Amino acid sequence: MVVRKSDLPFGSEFSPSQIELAPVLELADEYGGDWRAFEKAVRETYFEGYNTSDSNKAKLANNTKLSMIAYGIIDRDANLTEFGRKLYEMRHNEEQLYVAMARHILLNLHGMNLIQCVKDIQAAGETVTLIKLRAWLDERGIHFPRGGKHPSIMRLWLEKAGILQPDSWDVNETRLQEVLGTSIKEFDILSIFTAEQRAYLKALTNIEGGTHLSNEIAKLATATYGVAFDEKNLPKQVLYPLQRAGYIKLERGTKSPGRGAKPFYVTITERFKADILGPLLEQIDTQVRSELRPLLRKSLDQILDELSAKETHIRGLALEALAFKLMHLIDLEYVGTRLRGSETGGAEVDLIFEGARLVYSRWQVQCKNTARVSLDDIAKEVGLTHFLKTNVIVIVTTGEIGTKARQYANKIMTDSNLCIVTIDGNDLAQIRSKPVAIVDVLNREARHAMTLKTLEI
DNA sequence: AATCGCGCGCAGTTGCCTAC
DNA sequence: GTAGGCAACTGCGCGCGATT
Repeated sequence: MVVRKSDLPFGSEFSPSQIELAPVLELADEYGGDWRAFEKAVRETYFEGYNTSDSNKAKLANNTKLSMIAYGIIDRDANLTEFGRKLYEMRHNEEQLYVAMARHILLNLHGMNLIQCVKDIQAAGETVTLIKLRAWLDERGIHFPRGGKHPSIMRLWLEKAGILQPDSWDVNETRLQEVLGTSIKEFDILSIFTAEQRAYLKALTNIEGGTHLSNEIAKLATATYGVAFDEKNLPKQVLYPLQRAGYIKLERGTKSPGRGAKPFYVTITERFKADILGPLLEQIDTQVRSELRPLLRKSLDQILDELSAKETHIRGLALEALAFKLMHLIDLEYVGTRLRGSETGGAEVDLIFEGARLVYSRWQVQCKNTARVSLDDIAKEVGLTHFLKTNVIVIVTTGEIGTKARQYANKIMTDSNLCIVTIDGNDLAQIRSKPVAIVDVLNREARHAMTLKTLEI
């Protein structure tokens, strides 16, 4: 196994309660270029009085150095980095210093990802612990080593800037807005954007402000980030959504729409300063399935409402979130998405889940946002079971299941060891008012399957 | 010229302790 | 019971000089 590098900065012996920022910055300024001298100075300043061996005192100072490197304050030779120099210059103003540190953590060290994850945990009604943070962050593709206290040190620094309440993970949103000029809400909006939309925005932040031709930005985004755009649908898939969210302004290239329309003129709005928007987008890129996170925080009720959203992208996400919510209710683990809602105009998704309780099982969940599920729809899913090695098919629809479709499902269940669970619009309405109703629905389906599968011995 | 071995720097792991 | 400070340990990989 390859040891994976931590996504969050190493922070041992860099806690604001162990060292003080201004003095270590001064030490780095004084001994920069000679890390041995720097470590020695740190050791003498902070760890000499410790009741431990000399080698361990050295190790503690060494950890301080490593942490400062991880936080981007100094380089390998203990020279102040550009950011470190900036901090150094403001070292006499404690308030300013802590704010700069917090901004750096939030923008460049996955701070916003951390905060968003904390919000998710809290929204789920659970308390934030290091163990839970590791699990939830890991699920998002953000890793820190087991037993590590990386988030704790980040928390302590953010607390110094007033962004987190003392000794807690409660976010002071007003302060966050003040320090960063943005909010969790904004970050959520960015998270929901598609990879194409984010790449487009990033490309826009990379060039000087002003007005540009929309297709040239698309080219730039492709060249820089390797994201392919559907050129025919650039406005529909990228430009309009970004405009609606207030990030760009659009102007028609040609006065009267007609033949040979020119591309749009695009201008980035002042909604964000480019120096903030870029890092935030970069951070979101490291997250796995970032688009789903904000939706998953919503209630089942709200998700069902989103199913009738105007934008197909949102409808597709809501459908996926619905599958997540339902399957999480019965403690199944997400494995992957086979077919995205965004590819089907928000009409259907296919997700795979696994359950490891008592017996291992793999579930194939198909969610449909259409009036009717037909025999063909189920037949298609059955055909996939071989390929996907699933034992359970779940068909969720906001509409109804056709009679022929039901009969077909029954036949398959009688003849094979497959289980087909159907949840229709009526069931969803029940689950909406009372989420545990899903257990009733599943029990009903299980009984149904059992009667069909009676063995004749 | 190739490779070997060693020390070193680094990152992670584990466990203990105390304060809250 | 958890966080976080403190301590000690493990293991990896790289660079470098010694060795073949």
